[in-house]
Amino acid sequence: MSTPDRPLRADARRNRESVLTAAREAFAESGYGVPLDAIAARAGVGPGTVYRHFPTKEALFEAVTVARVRELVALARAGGAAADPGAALDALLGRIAEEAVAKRDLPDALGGVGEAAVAVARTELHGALDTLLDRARAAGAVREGIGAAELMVLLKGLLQAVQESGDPALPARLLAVVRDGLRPPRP
Amino acid sequence: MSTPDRPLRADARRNRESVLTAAREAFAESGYGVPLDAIAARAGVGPGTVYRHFPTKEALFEAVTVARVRELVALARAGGAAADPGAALDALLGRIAEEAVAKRDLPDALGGVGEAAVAVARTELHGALDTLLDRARAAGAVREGIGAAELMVLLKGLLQAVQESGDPALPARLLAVVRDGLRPPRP
DNA sequence: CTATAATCGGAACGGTCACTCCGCTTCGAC
DNA sequence: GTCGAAGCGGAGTGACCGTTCCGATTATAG
Repeated sequence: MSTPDRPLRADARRNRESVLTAAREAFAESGYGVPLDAIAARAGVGPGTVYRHFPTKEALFEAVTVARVRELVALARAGGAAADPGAALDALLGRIAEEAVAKRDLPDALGGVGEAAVAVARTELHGALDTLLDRARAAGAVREGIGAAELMVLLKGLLQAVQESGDPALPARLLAVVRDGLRPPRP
Repeated sequence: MSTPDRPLRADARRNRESVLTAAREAFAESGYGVPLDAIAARAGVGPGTVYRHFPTKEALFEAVTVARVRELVALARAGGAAADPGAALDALLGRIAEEAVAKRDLPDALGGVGEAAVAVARTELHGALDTLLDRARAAGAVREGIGAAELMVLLKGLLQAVQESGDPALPARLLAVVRDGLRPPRP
């Protein structure tokens, strides 16, 4: 059940790295939709080699993506412990806006694609966001009725739409709208 | 160049209607992604018949969708002429929230799919939204920096996100967030 | 160096889907 | 009723893509 596998052969390890790098770039450029053959070609290997290392295209996507989601988890957790949770939420959203400009894989990572590993990371993100939002709400920086689920859905849709439009300044502008909308309604 | 075509045969007209109805339902349920064969089956005809009436799947989608977009255009125009443009914007967003619950074709209609006809309708929507937003902004109900383009992207993302989640109460909650976020930032 | 097993590459498979083709059916003008 | 043309259906085509298979290649232990 654990890993009694003997270490990978040297060339195999090298190829594995190439594939991961190529996948990172390809997914970032085009989202989950890139043909697997394109990733293989970019890595300079055949598709068969990709499947030797990852049982499925989805598994490859997860291997690339879990790390990215975990970064957000770390940020959200740090925010949940920060002195000013409202500002921490601002920072998190700002970071996501930056990512949105360059990386097209986040939307798929936040929802939909990926069963096993990414689902776990998503759950962690969910939890971390919930405590961050709870604290921000207690501090009066976030309205009632908005939890991690709502925020993640909103972000996913927004990222998708924004990336299709191509305007690099759009994410920041729209996230500012969302951020202000998250505040408690004015009396 | 115009329409010198003799009138359609009776059965042909009947089939055309069946196809349009089936397409309306199928696109509403599953978005642009439904296989054309599924639409044909639903209409009780073969795929060849669909292509006799519409040159392309996209053309069929447009035929179904343009009408829906035009309804929004009418609503936006009415709002642009209303006494209280802020309230009109609220009404428009509310209407869109309702649609979002039941119809999955709006996101594709608002962006991406469709070149010729839908693009024209989209442009009209764009214009109508711009005047509505201008007037709402003048009335202090909308912040700077948000035009029709921004609003359409925002809405598209929202619709996409909401429809994947399945929660029928979600659209209203998230649209409230967006609506409040559109207001001028607090001092 | 050699034997062996791990690894590789890429042709081939199977499934999906938009779209085409054509022999048969059905309408409707006369 | 007849007949030409319009229309129909559904099998077939080609493209795309994830995945598998296997003969050729290459690393590494001894």
